[in-house]
Amino acid sequence: MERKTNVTRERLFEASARLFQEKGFKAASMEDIAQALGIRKSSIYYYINSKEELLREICIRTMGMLTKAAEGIITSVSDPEERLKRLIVSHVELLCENLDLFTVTLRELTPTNAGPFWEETVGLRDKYEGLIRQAIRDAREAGILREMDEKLAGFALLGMMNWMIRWYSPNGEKSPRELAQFWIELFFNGARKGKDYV
Amino acid sequence: MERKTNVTRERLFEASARLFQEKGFKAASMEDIAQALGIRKSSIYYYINSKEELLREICIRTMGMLTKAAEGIITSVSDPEERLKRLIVSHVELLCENLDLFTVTLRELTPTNAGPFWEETVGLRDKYEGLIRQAIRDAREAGILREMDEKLAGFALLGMMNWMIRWYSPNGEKSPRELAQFWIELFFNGARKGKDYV
DNA sequence: TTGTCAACCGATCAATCGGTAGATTATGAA
DNA sequence: TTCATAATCTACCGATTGATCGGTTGACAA
Repeated sequence: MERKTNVTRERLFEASARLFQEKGFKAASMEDIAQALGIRKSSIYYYINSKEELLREICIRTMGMLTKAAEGIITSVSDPEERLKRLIVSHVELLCENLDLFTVTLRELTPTNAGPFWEETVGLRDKYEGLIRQAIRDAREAGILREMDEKLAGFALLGMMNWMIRWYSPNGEKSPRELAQFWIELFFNGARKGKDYV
Repeated sequence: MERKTNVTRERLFEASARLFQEKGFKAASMEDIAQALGIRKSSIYYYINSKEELLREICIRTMGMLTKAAEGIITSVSDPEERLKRLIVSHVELLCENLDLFTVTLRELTPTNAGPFWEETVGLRDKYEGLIRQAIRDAREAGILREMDEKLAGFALLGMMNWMIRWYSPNGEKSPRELAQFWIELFFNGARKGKDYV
């Protein structure tokens, strides 16, 4: 028999992510979250020990999704160009399908908000960014990309993609795949005329 | 004779921007700001009427700098390609030289934090983004850029540049000009090998 | 029917917050 | 020196916050 705990626990993290996204981590109160769940705020502490723990779980889940998907692609796709493209698609799709989680993680994960688990979460972030950078380096060493600082190239890629939390809407015209394809063409070939082949 | 007011007023906005950047708008208290200035927190209200007003001033200054610089470039540079490149350099340099202001504006300006002045500030943001988009459109119509969604291209450009608040340090190896040049080459020509001319 | 424990509640607390009111001091002009 | 006022202070308030604790409810197993 499935205990009710796990169901409510999931609803708790969903509601937290939504409210942290809407109001910010500090401005969203435990009372807000409790009301969204239809319980009293004291009941929340049956599931977690502190407000920080909610943010921690959200950030760890986000990084976990990204890293797991990336590792799967890296081990299964041998062609460096295709691998990098797949990583971009993966990142964009996960972001679009988990907009609240990504928004909170990318905007609210700061030393002040994170407190004791800052190092832990920032470590996960650096690990994932390292995977992206390595994929860029592989593509360059395979002769696909020109000589360039892969750290900066990675920042450019992450910037394009992560900035989507500022404007992406599921109701928009373009699908996540189409948006990913746009970033891919722009990153590989640029915007200049006479270069539009992928 | 210059009254002390204006000097302290400037120090107030500087300290606010620094603390909002460090702790976030909600987490940074008026007491924190007062201590940074060496005065009591009640004295702050001699200069402003509310905490929100501090955020408003920071955001308006940021948008004002960007828009003013952009308008100057647009009216003085006629070549569409050169104009777009100059806009990128301008944006990057302003961001790097006013890291606190930009970080607070890009991260803390939300409907919840802004409250009554949300529409005002978001209007300024949209106005500036409109200038960038128009510059992209001009370059495309001049035959410099290929057919593409200038809204998405604008988001890509703004994403690359604005994401810098997450990693740029004045102590880094690259200068703001060099970083701007990197974005320019990447945006125009892409990262693929055999395309590295600007 | 009874005992157990998951799940939730009511009441409360200490701390912190943004903001106000009125008194006080510092400063430059007359 | 006097006076206006710029600039800052002390003291305080009401509201909200995250968190604690002991009690209550209800379903299921024995």
